[in-house]
Amino acid sequence: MAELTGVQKQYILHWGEMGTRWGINRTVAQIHALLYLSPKALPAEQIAETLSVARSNVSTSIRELETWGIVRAVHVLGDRREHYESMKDVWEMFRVVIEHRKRREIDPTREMLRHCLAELDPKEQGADYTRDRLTAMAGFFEAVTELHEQTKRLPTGAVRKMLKMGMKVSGKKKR
Amino acid sequence: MAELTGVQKQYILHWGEMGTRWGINRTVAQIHALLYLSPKALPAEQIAETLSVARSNVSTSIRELETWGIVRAVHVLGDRREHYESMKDVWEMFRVVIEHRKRREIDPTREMLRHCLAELDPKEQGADYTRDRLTAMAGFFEAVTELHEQTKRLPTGAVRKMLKMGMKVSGKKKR
DNA sequence: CTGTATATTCAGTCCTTACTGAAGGAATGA
DNA sequence: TCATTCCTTCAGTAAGGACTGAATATACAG
Repeated sequence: MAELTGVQKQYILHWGEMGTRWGINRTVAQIHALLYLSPKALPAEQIAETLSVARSNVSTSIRELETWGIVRAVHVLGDRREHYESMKDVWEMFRVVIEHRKRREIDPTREMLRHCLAELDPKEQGADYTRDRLTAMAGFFEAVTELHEQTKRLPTGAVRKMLKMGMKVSGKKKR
Repeated sequence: MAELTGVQKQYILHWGEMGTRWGINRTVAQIHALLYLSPKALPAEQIAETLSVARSNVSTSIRELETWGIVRAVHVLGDRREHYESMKDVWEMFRVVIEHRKRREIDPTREMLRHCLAELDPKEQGADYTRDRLTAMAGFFEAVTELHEQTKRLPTGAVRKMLKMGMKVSGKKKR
């Protein structure tokens, strides 16, 4: 993967754009796309060249991907450099990312909602209405969390299978 | 809701932060939070004052929320101004937003993947590997889309109920 | 220990996006 | 009709985040 093919370019650029829409740094997303498509682990230097970004930028971006747990460093015999490779199982990859984002975004929000409900002074103006809204929102987040817990308990591939089954059971029309 | 209570402030600020993490403009998210908590529809002027942002900023932000379909203008007798109110059903709200984002993000990605697979030249270096990766990714997005179709067909509240049932069936431990 | 190759950190700069305020437009009532 | 109120648009500016390149750290071979 020295030079990118047209298809690879297209995929990487699109993935980068999608990243930005989901609050993910464009370069981080692009690096992930590149590694996902690469049959071999790549050294940082090569990533930087291929994507035309600074070596240092690759360094920090890779770190982020490692934090998420979807990229890891591997070593190649006779090469001092770290080579980076992406997780290749798409379902597992999204599971891991969702897990990560849940911890950083859903959980703090549940926390905030609980805190708000606890702190809500019944005497203040419109407290009942506020409580109702907060409770409804909290209910939603609790349900999402519960759903997440359930799917987490299932063995890998079970979700995939369930979905396929569901597709057969209720999939009368194809549009 | 002339002056915000402590709880309201907290909710609005948190929601704004969460928004930014999901690629949603902070002010847009804050306005939504404000309207969600408000028992009455609010005129733009009041929103601007309450959140300390420019009136014009409110105008564009409201437009965005209207585009998503989770905020709408209503009219109050004897008042020329538009008053804005948020959808209050949390589940429906997220359903609508997810629908919207799917159209703008998931669908184009499926499109891109299909296009890449079609365009992939079997003769070029590593085409088989690339095809495998693209196919795997495409499979995931197709499955997500199918799941979305299924839940869309269900009547409102069904997802909620299913989730509650699921929680009882498999929810042995509470953590 | 020295020299070389690689990786990381960080201050400064660049780029994108958000925001403001002024100007213009639309609707209403006198 | 004009005056008033509200809403939208847009050019310019501000703020925030991303990126670079130089400096520094680390690891290894000789």
